[in-house]
Amino acid sequence: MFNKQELIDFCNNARENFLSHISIDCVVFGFHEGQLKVLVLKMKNEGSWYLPGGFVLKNEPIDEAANRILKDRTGLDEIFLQQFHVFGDPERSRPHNEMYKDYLPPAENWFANRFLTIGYYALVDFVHVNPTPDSHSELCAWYDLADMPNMELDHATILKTALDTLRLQLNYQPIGYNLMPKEFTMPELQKLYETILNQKLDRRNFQRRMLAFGILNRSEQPRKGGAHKAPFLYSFDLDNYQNALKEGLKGGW
Amino acid sequence: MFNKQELIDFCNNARENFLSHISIDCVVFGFHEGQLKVLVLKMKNEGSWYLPGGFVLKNEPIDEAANRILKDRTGLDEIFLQQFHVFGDPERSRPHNEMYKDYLPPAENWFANRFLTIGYYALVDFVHVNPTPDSHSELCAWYDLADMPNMELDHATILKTALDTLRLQLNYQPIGYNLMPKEFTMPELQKLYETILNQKLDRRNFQRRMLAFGILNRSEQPRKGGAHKAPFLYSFDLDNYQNALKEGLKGGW
DNA sequence: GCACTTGGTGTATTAATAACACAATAGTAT
DNA sequence: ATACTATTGTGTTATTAATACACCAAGTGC
Repeated sequence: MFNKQELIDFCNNARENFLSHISIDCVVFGFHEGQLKVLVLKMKNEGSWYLPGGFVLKNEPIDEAANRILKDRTGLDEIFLQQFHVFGDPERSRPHNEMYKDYLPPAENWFANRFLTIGYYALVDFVHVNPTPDSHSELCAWYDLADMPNMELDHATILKTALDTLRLQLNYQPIGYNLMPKEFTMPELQKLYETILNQKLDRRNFQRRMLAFGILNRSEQPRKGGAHKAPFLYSFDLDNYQNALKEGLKGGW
Repeated sequence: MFNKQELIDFCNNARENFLSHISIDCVVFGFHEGQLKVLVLKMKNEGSWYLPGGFVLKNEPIDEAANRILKDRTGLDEIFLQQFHVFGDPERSRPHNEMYKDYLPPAENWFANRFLTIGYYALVDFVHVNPTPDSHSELCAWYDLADMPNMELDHATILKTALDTLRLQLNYQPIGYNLMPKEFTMPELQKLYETILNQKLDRRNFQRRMLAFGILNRSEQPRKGGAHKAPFLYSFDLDNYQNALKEGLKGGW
């Protein structure tokens, strides 16, 4: 990925500015055309795939670090972000530790260190994201959850853990505001839940339950133009939504 | 807490053996005489209070580190331990960063670094714990959750977050095996739940629900000798318990 | 025996979840 | 225009889970 000079510059910069031994990796979920998508990066030359990640500045809160990293990859600010697990096996970064060993001795090679990584997951509105590769990578792109490329290191595990966390959170948190466009139909929202949970839900029961949460506003106008019956448009009631985030919902799927 | 020579020795040892910038803090919950207890340490001289904590060896998985730290404080091995949050505000360890600044310049002073701390909570059987202070502390002792001393740094926040996590987990995990003695009565188990949730539960409904989980075995013999009617003794069915840990329970409190 | 405390069990009520059927609408094909 | 079809909206019933509540049993102290 790096040539020697790039590596030396990167390592000098990293040693000076970042906390050692700590990285952040992000699982960015988007939702588009009925599919749950995940943002991945393709390493230059190597061609291997990674989750977007980075390091923590020496005087930066970790949540801000995650935000900064994702702003670089998506163009978005104020992303819905949640820390979910620390991956701390000393073997986890072993494949990386060997990298560049011909270029730089371990003491100077940032990548020769052991790294704990803090896993964050993010929920974003697909259409607002402008996928942008970082300096190591040649490509930043969405992949269908059902069709992910093989990822390096433990990134597949990180993704799985993020998804498990998201599924659990569905039980006591409203989810959707960050993944859906401003206005959406009930069947679209249902598709999101079905995709996350990977199971079919009953249309009528879903609607009743969702409305009972009291976090949706129904628009005056249905969506015209499509084939078939015009569905109502809904948007989230932000006040009630925020409140539900704090208070939690009851019941589970 | 340390005199100068102790400090120098500690720092030399720490720099050589531990990952920098990372610490682990543990909230150890025990249950005794109807009270939820938390293990705390009292710093030498200073007299301030802390949660048990420590650092991660350079080649040690973080779960093992937490286990090692707790073995030192409790004498127990194979503790039920769960990582629950990383506290990563750069201000969080500020009060410590000033410590010993007259003894050692920042570059050599381990405590002058910024530390992220990984929060773990542990559930242990109170009577098996042998509280043991570490080298910084003069005392290691149980405190009632309702009667905790003021703790340094963000340790009160860490405790609160651990408790919130524990309460949430009650919704989809069996809890008790690690906190209760081998055999216990239903009212005793109920007291545990009531203490964690900080609310009264209905005796009869609690029993029905608990039994419905299918993780309890009722002993042939009731507990004799006490005053009043002899209660049945229960123990956890470990197979079903482990399975429930994996599969999750349904419903919430 | 009698009062009192603690523990065990059952039943009626209410709320939540799951299962299911039919009517309305906007396009498409003829 | 008419029938057809896919899709959305809504209501009703059955099942299951949660809650509230009342009685009986066993041991202690008097």
